[in-house]
Amino acid sequence: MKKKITIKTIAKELGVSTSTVSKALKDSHEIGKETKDKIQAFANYYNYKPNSLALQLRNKKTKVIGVILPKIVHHFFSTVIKGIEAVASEKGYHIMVCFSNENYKKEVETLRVLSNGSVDGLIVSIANETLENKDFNHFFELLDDDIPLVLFDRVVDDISCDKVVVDDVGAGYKATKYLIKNGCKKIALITTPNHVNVGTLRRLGYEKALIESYIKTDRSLILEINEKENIKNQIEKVFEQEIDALFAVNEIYAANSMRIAKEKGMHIPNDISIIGFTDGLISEYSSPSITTIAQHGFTMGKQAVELLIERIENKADFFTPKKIVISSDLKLRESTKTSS
Amino acid sequence: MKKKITIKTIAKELGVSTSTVSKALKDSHEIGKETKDKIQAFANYYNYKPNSLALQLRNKKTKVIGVILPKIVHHFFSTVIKGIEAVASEKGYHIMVCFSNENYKKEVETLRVLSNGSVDGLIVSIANETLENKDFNHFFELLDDDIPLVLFDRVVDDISCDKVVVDDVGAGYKATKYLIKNGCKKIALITTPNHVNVGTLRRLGYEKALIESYIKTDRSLILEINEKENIKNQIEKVFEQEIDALFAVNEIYAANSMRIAKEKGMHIPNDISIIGFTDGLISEYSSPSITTIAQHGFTMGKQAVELLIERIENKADFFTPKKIVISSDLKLRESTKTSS
DNA sequence: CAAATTTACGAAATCGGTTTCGTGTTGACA
DNA sequence: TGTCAACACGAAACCGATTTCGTAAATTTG
Repeated sequence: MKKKITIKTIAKELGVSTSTVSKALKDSHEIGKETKDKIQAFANYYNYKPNSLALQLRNKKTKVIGVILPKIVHHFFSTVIKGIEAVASEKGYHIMVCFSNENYKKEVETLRVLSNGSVDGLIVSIANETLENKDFNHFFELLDDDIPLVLFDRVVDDISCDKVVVDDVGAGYKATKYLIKNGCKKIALITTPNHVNVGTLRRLGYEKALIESYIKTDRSLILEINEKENIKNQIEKVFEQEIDALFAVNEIYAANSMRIAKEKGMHIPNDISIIGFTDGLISEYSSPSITTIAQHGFTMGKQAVELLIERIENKADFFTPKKIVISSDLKLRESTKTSS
Repeated sequence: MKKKITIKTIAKELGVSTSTVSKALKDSHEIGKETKDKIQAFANYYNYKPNSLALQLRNKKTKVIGVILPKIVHHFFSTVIKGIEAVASEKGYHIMVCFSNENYKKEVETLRVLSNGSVDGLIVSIANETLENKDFNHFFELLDDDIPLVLFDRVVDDISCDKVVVDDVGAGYKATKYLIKNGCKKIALITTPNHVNVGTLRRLGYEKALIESYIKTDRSLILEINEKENIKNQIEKVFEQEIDALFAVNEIYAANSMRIAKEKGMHIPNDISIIGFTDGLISEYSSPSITTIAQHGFTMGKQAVELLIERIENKADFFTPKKIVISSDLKLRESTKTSS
């Protein structure tokens, strides 16, 4: 096992002091040409790399951004990571990715560990369980410690920090409005339980569109999925009623719905129009392909990390939290009919 | 801006030495009960957390594992990450995720940066470009520096380190054999260019199965996709010939193929059987759902990180690289017919 | 030629911890 | 009452770098 080469070993080997070595490697004018050449040649030959831990400790910055996500095997979140990494690496940062697995305890624990100096800042999307029991003390502590924080997608107002969200209300509205415009009247909504606020917001948009068109909101057309049970079975209940359209707040719900519709012999989009959320591969490759709300995860990730780096590198700035709202687009495909 | 609280501040505030504080916080028997209580209460009150950089520097270990992937928005790779993270976090490690974007230069750069002490070891799946130009010096340097390394999925024999791979030959064989068994004769293969070795291996399995059944390999039935051009257009050429089955080395190729088959009015699986690779969401939710080779990414990730941690924590061990081969399964779904 | 300035380098502090070793005080025991 | 162990704590080295400051020798200047 080769011992790693440090400034100290170089110094000893060459009979100079560590300060001289350090300066020589930075091409300081303080060091004479001969000595400099000698040191640089030596360092180069032995492939010397400064220990980054030592530098981080001294500079009090790690150039690492912590990212905590509820899950990873998920098109939207992996797209966000891609966006984060793109900008981060361009600006000389690395990312440390952790997962809460939608679990409150793991989120608290991860936050605690990462806030001990190993990262310069954090980008987080809150776990469902945390949203459910509304305990955000771990975030407050983070802010107390003055650690830059950016929340995205699943955010809560009480936490005073920068945020990046999609225009969920607008998205729900856009989707529903489109369905109505094309002649749909009985529009089912497949959503998440109320504590997941993105679901709630999308639902608000849905209701807003209905109200605007004087369609009474039919409670029985709205289904809140319990993720712990079989999803398909739950959705099937909605199909017991007469519906001519369906808006699902994510891709999986949409795909399941489509499958059920097909099994029931319904023709898509003639008998029923379907709109999903998250522009993932399922929507793109299923047949018929599914019209969806594109969330622009890549953009969200980029924006989030830009906000964060700004905070990190410019802490003097007075703290007035920013909130960036990314507008979402309706991506028309084959699962929706057009009235024209 | 609150100043962070360190051992030094505690010591000063309480009129003791830093050594005393350090020991008191570790409940050392050397420190008297009163002093201990006082210090612990103080530290607790001010929510003291030891700076991890300082510890890492002293202990010469970071408890961080670097992971370098060719891409992230990809079912297989995100599943692997999930597996890595699961075991890592259970064993007290964190993961630092970086991407090469299939790019040689970025891979070299990332490897260089991560090998300066910021991680205890690395898990890597090699970029396509690197495989293409066969320049692995950056990996050799890593080994020279005695940094534990585990390669997975996209590996090369020349690099002497632990590896985790799927049984690609066996998988290709299994899929092809299954098609033959069920009466298919003209089996197309949609694969990657030859430098991507997993593609090559799967192709070997394909050819082996054909030979075993005395079917002559028809060069015109094999298509190497050029990822820089439109995938669908390329696949369409294969359909100009008469085929009754198709084996694609990934999900995207399979989904595209299915779409083309449908557009040509072929019925699946009666007119043509299709088998894909990677058991992702597309295969599961498309209709008909696609029979695929399940790669068990989660298991691969777990195995990789287990190998790595073993190396990290037990460096004395003589270096005899291990290679774990994960056997893949054929997951039967609707896109393949059965002869029965 | 003496004084002032440059040049070229080293000593030591610092970042925030841990750990070894030493030492003053106490109490027990012969 | 002298000796020795146990106790409780502090000084200082260390991890691997950077950086400020000091200084001897060489060079320039008056």
